[in-house]
Amino acid sequence: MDEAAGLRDRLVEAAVAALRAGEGDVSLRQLAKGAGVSAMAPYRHFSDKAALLAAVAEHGFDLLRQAVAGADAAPGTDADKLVAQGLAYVGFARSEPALFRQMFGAAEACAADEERRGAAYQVLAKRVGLLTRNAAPLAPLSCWALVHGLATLAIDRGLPLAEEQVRGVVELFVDGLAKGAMAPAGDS
Amino acid sequence: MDEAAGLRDRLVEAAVAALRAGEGDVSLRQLAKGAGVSAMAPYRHFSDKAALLAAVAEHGFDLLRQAVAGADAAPGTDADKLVAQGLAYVGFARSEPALFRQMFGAAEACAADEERRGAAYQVLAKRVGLLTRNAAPLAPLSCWALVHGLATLAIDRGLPLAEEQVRGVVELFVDGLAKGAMAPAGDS
DNA sequence: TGTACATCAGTGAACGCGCGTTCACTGATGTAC
DNA sequence: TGTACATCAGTGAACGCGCGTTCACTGATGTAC
Repeated sequence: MDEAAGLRDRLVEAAVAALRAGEGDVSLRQLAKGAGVSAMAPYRHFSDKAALLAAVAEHGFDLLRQAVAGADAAPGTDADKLVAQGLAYVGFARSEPALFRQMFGAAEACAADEERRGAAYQVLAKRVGLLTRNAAPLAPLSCWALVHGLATLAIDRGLPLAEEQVRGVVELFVDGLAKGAMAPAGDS
Repeated sequence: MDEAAGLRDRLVEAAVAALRAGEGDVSLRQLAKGAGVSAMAPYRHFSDKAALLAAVAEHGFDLLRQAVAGADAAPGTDADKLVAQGLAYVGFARSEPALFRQMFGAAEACAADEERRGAAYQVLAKRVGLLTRNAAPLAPLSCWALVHGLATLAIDRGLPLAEEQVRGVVELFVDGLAKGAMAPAGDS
């Protein structure tokens, strides 16, 4: 553990680690223990448990944005980049399922969480816009829904979704986008 | 409350009602209270809490299948029916968000749950097959992912997803399917 | 340089609570002979 | 028809536990004068 880092970051890190290892419900006490600190120490940095979990979600959205942005930086056409983004999105969910659930699974979000989520979405929306030349206003949302649905189905209830299925779905969808299939008027 | 019904069904019904009204975490004791019975009575019908929640999920998948199948029975073309299914799927999630999360939000499913989920999926897969003439093997999964993603995004973290956006995305996707956009080879 | 005080980060014991589950039980309803 | 017994559905008190949070506290580290 990063002893030198501030307790705030260590707690968020401990929460991510607990989510990675555990069953989904993290307790403040265990987190404090994981950070090597007394049960009350977290209250120095967070007003209550919900505030800490919001910070965890924030951090998760940062990681997601980085993963997607990193995939977008790969060489290739707009379509290639978009496929890579989709795979990165699903890959992130699969590598951190409990964190992913924590990020999206709450009934309401705080403002900071919404902002980070928006930042991750913008990376995808921008590339979709380039690919479709902004001729398909609903394309970014559709793309997000598709990869989010794949990600969610893949990690929930253990649906055995093979890597090649995920890739195939994303590639075919992006091909369809490139061909103008999501444009309102059917001008290929 | 349906006093005459068996306690088992009443407990499942109480759980659905609690999910509808509450914040997501239902306790066995509250459920028993909601069914007008002592805290120990549920153990006559379920081995433990997890078994009851599995029964709740089963019931939820039944409702989802009914909603989707009902939409499929509406008059119109294959494309019309498929659009109606998609809207029904998202509509179900929006009308019963906590139940929907309960159904899909667990890390692993029991066999009975998987079977019911499969039954709901078959309704959708069949119509997709008719629409695409089975030329697009990944189309059913893609369609499921799209509507599931829309549903999940709509109920989680309060993403303000307008009804017309949902409809637009589903319609455009189904149009694309009908045009063969999801077929591996691009023969329109 | 020394003193007095304020701020900060974390401690540790204790609280009240709701939880899932155990246990031994009660009364009502079959059912065999 | 009566008796004896088994089964069933639900009761109610009690258990141990882990939780989020409170409270008063302890040292260490600035900082003003």
